[in-house]
Amino acid sequence: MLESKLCQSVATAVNTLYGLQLSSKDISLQKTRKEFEGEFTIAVFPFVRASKKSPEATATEIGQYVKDNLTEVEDFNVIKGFLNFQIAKAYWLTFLNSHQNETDFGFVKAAESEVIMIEYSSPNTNKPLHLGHIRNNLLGWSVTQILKANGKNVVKVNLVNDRGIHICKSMLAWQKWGNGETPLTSGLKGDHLAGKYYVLFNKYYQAEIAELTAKGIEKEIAEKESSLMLAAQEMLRKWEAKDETIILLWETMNAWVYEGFEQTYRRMGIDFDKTYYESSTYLSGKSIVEKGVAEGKLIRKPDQSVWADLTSEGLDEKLLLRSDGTSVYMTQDLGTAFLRHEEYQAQQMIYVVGNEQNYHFDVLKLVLQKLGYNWADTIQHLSYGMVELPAGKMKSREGTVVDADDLMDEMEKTAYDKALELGKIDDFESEEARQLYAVIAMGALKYFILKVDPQKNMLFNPTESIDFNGHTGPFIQYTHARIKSLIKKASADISPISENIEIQSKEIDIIRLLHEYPSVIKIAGENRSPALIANFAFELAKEYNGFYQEITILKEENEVLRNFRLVLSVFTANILKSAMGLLGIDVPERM
RNA sequence: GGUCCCGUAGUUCAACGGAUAGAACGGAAGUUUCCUAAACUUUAAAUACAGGUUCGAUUCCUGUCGGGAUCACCA
Repeated sequence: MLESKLCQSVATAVNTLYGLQLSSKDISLQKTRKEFEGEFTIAVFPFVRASKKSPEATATEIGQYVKDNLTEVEDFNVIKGFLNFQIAKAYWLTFLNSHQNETDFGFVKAAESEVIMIEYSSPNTNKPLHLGHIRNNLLGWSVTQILKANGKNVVKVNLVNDRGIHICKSMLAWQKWGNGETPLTSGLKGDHLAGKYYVLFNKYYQAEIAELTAKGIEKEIAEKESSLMLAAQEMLRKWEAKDETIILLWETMNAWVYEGFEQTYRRMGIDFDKTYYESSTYLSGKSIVEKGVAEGKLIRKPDQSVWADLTSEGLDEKLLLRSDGTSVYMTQDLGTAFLRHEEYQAQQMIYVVGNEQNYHFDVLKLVLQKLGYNWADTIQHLSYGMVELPAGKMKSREGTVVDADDLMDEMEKTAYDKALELGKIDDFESEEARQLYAVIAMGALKYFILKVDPQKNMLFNPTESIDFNGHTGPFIQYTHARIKSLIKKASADISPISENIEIQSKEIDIIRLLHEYPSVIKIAGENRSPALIANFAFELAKEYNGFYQEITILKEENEVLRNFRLVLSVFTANILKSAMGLLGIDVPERM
């Protein structure tokens, strides 16, 4: 690799010139800023203590050494303490010739047998997916693609939270007020139907609490003694006792929900290799906990509830089984982790879960360690920030949740209106047009979400629809489509580049970006950050658009130059498509 | 209150401890007889505050102020 060669050579230079030992890691190589000559830059300030010379003199000596020893370096210049290298044209041309037609340029061939497991989505079956799930799904999916591009063997798993008190609330409400309504009779998607009853439960529950407090009962007590809540808890106990009626109702409603989820996933372009259901993992969790009690690692209190004492780790006691013997979230997660480890022996188990659960994952790992499972530290919480609305966090109780299906509908409608307005689909068949605006709508939505650093909270304003201009998915899609159109019109075959041509600086800028792609994939994998890929793709598209605007390609009369620019264009289109692919975004052939 | 995260142009996002802090949207001014104007060009505009470490700090450390998350027999 050119970059590591440069660092290595600088390290050798510093060693031979000044006797200072350093590894190539100690050298900060960066891209040369636009306003200076050259492609790569090194700051020599750290070496001046050893050289006992001015930064300028030090940089000049190192530059001369590297120029003499690396054929790739054609020349160098020094500005203050910064050493700028100019790379030989021949190097760039060879690079272009050898990779321009690779569709998997920058990808590492899968060679490793070790498994990385990644969990994402993890929906509850009592309500439909919302904007928060969208970020989760897109992140999980994209990180998977990026890890695969890094040669990893990745297994995508979903964990469906299909049991618990929240599901019972939907079930109870449907039982009481549903009149036998089904997705078929109501015309509602199954997940939306279940969600409707969850909302209904809360409505009546609040009403009951209001009624009780009006009678002078304290709110906290009212919440616990509400007949609806008691009935939901009773239902959960019956469920764990495998009561036939309850199980049947549960299976029926869950089946509706799964059908709805499946549609949403398909539309989002998301899938899984394996789906776990908490209903079949929580028992494993319970038995792990019981085993822990028997071994004296966990505490059973007089009321029969079970706790993990984490005070010596600086945390509190954590409940693992309720006094009535039913399990909690943590119990389920212990069981799921255990089963997964048994099944895959994964080297790493990545959980894509919001940062509101940071504490939960700290506890999960500590409890597993306490129980003696040394694979606890294979668990990594890929903690991502919340999607916030202008008014703050989404609250289902306040009805401010942005529904995933609704949002995708709106995006498509906007894409359609926009395409119509611009006259973009006038000569499209109706089916092709429909596909186009679906692709653009999803491109805009996915890019909007993925361009933000996963760890950071992000803001979504529902009243301003997501843009299609500027730093957006459609901008990159458009750049790709324009190149494709060029290539169609270039009737002659595109051949390897001969070496005697002038390269303009705008062209070098593009080549340098293309050259950087493999290391972007690597760093994005290490950081689990699709945002790095997204920002790279934008930079490349922007750079190409400037080139396209300013430099003639098809109408260039010099055949050799024309060919060179077409090669550059084809390569760029390939990388744009590849990078967007890592984000789960399609790029159209024309738009 | 304890713990954790975050404060960058009007707004939404960038910036392995490196040069004059980059983009996009919005604002102002332009570009189409020419490869797709969902594009391009020019322009105004920002590191919350106070210290410290460093040749060099938006980045690391401490404190202040502001915002968020979490600390459930919820998930």
